[in-house]
Amino acid sequence: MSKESKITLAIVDDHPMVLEGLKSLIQSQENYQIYSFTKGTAFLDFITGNEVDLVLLDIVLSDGSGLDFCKSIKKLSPKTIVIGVSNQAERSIIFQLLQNGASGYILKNADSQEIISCIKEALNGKVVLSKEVQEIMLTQPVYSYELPKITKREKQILQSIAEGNTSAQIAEKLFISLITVETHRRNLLQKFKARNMIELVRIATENRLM
Amino acid sequence: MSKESKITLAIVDDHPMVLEGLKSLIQSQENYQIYSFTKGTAFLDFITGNEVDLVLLDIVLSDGSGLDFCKSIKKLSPKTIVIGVSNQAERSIIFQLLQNGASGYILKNADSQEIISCIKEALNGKVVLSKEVQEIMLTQPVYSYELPKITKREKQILQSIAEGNTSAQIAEKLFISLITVETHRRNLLQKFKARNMIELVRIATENRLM
DNA sequence: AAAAAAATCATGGTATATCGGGATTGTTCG
DNA sequence: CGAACAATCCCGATATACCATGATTTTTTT
Repeated sequence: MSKESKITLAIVDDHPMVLEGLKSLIQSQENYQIYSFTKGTAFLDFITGNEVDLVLLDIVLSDGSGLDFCKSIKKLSPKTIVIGVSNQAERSIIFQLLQNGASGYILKNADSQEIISCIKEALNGKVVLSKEVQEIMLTQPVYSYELPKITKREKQILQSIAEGNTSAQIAEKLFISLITVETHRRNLLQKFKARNMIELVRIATENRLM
Repeated sequence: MSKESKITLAIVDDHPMVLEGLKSLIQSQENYQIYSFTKGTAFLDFITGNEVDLVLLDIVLSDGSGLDFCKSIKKLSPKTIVIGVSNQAERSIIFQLLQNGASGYILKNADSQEIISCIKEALNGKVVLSKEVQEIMLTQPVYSYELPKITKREKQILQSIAEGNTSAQIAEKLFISLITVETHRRNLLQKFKARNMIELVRIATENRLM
């Protein structure tokens, strides 16, 4: 496909300076047709009526999670190759993104060569991870092979705990018994094998479960 | 000074794509002499032997805090104007940066016009905040006008707590009495007026006190 | 060297969280 | 329709955190 027509590439990031940087980095080395978006929803609209070969998708967007956008993109346009872009690299986030159909994950501190080569390899159907991401995947300890699933109520309570509320305050706010709140706490601690709520909140935050 | 010689501008950011983006955004509109760095220490070396009119300084750098670098820069070269660049805007961080001698703070989601106008105004001696930063300064609730100061030992203990350790575990690790650890906890809670350690860890994290 | 701040340890008490077992309703889904 | 799951509630016990107050020693600052 690279011989017949120009490759179409999209960048979705809500930081204009990152957008501009990626555009300039890529254009300086390759001749692609580049579209850029600052909103995930704007890109979803675009892809409904246009073909895009590859998209560099920021994971943290103002109008939603990149994880969800990735899923939507692959649904609307399965051929489009998605590469996640982010400045953090948490093992589980990367897994989640790949499970949602992405072909790669690069960190914002990757240099230009890395970015270019990742794009090229992804276009050739490979799964690409930037250097540092690879290291993290190898070295970061595996908390649990599968992240525990969390119910609606548990999520709600966990959020409230993370804000600093005590069980009693939460019970009052949610109109349930103190005992119920404590049961949820106990279940959460067990699910995550955490020693206490501080550790639990940390794990949940790192994995964006709240 | 703008008439005689080119204005010298530096960008310090450990994300090549942000670096490139800023450079390209600025160069497309103004004719400055631009130097870029991915390490704060590299820039400190540079400024020891060179004059720089203005520096765009990322607050989160791999080799140290932008807050500290700002202080060092103003010490080595008081004339150099420092503008903080970051993707988060916590009230207290902005205050801290300004107290360390910075002339402005812009968010990474600022658009090109905003960036350019901020740079120009800062060069004219003004204190500049990008739009969204201004809003945050106005709307974000003021936890405490001055952030409590935290001692070495307290910081150490707070970090250990944030990892999920109990007081007993911390006492053992630091070879001090359980009672001492609990005293530190109590002092920390009082200083920050926090209800419990979960809230305290949240506040400390938001303000990069660990 | 004196004053201030930081780090240490202490007593005794209250509150909250954590643990280990149940049990009862709904809801959801194969 | 049952079987899993979610959400709710309960008892009794222990562990840990939090509160009030105070004191000694070491370190830092003036």
